[in-house]
Amino acid sequence: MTRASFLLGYRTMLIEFDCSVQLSNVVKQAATSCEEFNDEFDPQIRTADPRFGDFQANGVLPFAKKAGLNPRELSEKLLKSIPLSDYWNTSLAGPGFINFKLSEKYFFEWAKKFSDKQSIRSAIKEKKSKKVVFDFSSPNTAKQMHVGHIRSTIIGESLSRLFDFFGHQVIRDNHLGDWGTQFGILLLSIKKLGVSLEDLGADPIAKLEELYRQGNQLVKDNESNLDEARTELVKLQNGDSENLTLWEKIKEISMDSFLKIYDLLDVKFDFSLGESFYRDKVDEIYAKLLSFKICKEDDGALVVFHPEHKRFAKQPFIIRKSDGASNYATTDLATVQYRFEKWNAEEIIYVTDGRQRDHFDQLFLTVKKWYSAEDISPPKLFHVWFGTILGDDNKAIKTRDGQPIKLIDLLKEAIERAKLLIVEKNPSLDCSEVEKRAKIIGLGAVKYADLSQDRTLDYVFSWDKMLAMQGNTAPYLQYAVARINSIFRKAQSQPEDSFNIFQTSLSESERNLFRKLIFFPVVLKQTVKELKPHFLCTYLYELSTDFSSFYNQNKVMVENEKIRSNRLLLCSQTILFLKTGMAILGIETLQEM
RNA sequence: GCGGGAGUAGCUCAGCUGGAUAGAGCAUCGGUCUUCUAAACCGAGGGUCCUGGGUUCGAAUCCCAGCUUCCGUGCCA
Repeated sequence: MTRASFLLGYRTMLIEFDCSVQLSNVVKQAATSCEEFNDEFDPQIRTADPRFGDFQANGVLPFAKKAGLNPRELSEKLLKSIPLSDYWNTSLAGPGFINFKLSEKYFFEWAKKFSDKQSIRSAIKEKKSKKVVFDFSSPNTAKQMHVGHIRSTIIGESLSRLFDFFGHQVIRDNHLGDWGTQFGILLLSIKKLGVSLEDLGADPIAKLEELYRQGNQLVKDNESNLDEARTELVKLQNGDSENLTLWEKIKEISMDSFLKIYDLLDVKFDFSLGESFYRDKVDEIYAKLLSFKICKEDDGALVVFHPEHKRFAKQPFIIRKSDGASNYATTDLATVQYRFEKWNAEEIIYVTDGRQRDHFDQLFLTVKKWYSAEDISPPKLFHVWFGTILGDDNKAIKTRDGQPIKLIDLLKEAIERAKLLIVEKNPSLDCSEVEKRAKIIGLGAVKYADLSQDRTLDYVFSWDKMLAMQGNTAPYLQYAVARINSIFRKAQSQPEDSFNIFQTSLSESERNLFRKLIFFPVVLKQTVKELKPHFLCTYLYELSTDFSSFYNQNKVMVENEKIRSNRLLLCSQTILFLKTGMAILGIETLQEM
């Protein structure tokens, strides 16, 4: 084939959303015409250092090593087989990197093609949609949600949104801790103190917590009270109607308080099947695991060992306690079965604290053996774990008197702090507008602070840092969006409007912004693959800084129609990606700040 | 004891799973508003990537050993 015909082919080639996929195909195609390469060759397209280009293919080096060839010579040969294109320039560098520098033609055509919501959604959509259950938030009933629940709730919601964006079928299931031993003490307390659950005052969940504390005291004070608490629990578990009614009421009060928080955070669940839902399904689990000889009795408890595992050969997975009661291991097994059989879940993603890693490793191993014995392939199970939120003292965050911080208080404080900043900058703004913005900015800051750091690490909680306008924060991103909105107000148009494009030469900051926009799909894929929202956050922050540079150096609303139109296109795509990305993070944006 | 995280600028963190001269923000110092929001932007200084070995064209990233620190480790979740 001649170079001319190659070129012809490229003119008709469709531009893909993910440029790295496109380049990978180009390089692979070129490799087929070089006899040295075979199917194992992976071009390894990566984003490049701006000094060298926009993307680079690293794959020749490891391939040459394996084949015992000179990498530089092999790259030269491959490069010659890559057809000329007016979409990019290629160059060879170093020991054998192939660099791609995208042309202005490519930038403009790409931006034009992916300038609206529908086009990017359909471009990113996975061909095979999966049914994925997200198990997150999962607070215990009869207690208020505290700061310890925030990460699961925010990360779980964000990942759910991300999967939804990729076109998967997402089921959000709040696996409530509603069947624990806490109910014995609570029921005792309610009965001893003669409290009516219908009349707990303005803050019923706080009252329940107090009753629990009082119950604990009763149990400590008097041995017979402890026995009574146990009796109440057994009565509940055996279906005593009075206790069940109380338990239902407690659950209702708890859900009301959770919903207030979920409303604030804009989190919605498809199901809230707690541990209690599985209480009549655990016997079947015992029977099955016993029949498959996966579990055995040990010290009176029913346990699973994994002899092939260095640690779980000795460390048991206890599925039935020696007193005959089930625990969370049992309900988690029953839950896998239910989600698989009733919902046809293909994947289940658990979002919990990293301290539960052993539990989930053991659960996953047990499920694997169980389903293997049934000769069925189980759903894929993933544990998305996260670190601890630390206070100033680098220890798990607590109030001054050592109590866990109530989540509702934390969220309210975020809103209050945001309010102060808004009023400081806009003293004449009316109250309702201040309220509205404070909610968006304050809650956005809290969410972003959590999502923007690698979830597997502990992080230090800092109001000043998360609400700052400089650096990797939600308000900084929201400010960029507000400035773009401001430009469109002046232009008397909308970001969604269609803009004519005129291929012009680009200033440095314009080019940088285009380049960053091109990376959006690459980052989305990385985020969903690693289940780490901070990749997306880092990208959105960089996109915002590149926009800010552009904004300061290039006036959009200029006389020259071509330049104006092109810059509006850039603004339009920037705000589209920012808003899309932030929506995945669960963060709202504003017209004005 | 065993197992698992973490250790990168004074501080808080990134670093695309082995790529080119390790990057941001804060803090410090200096500059930019008659302009679409200066809540911003531009620039400067700041590094034994915990230590020591190893693997190779190439290591913050992989393997081994050690140090510091956090967490888990039989009836809580």
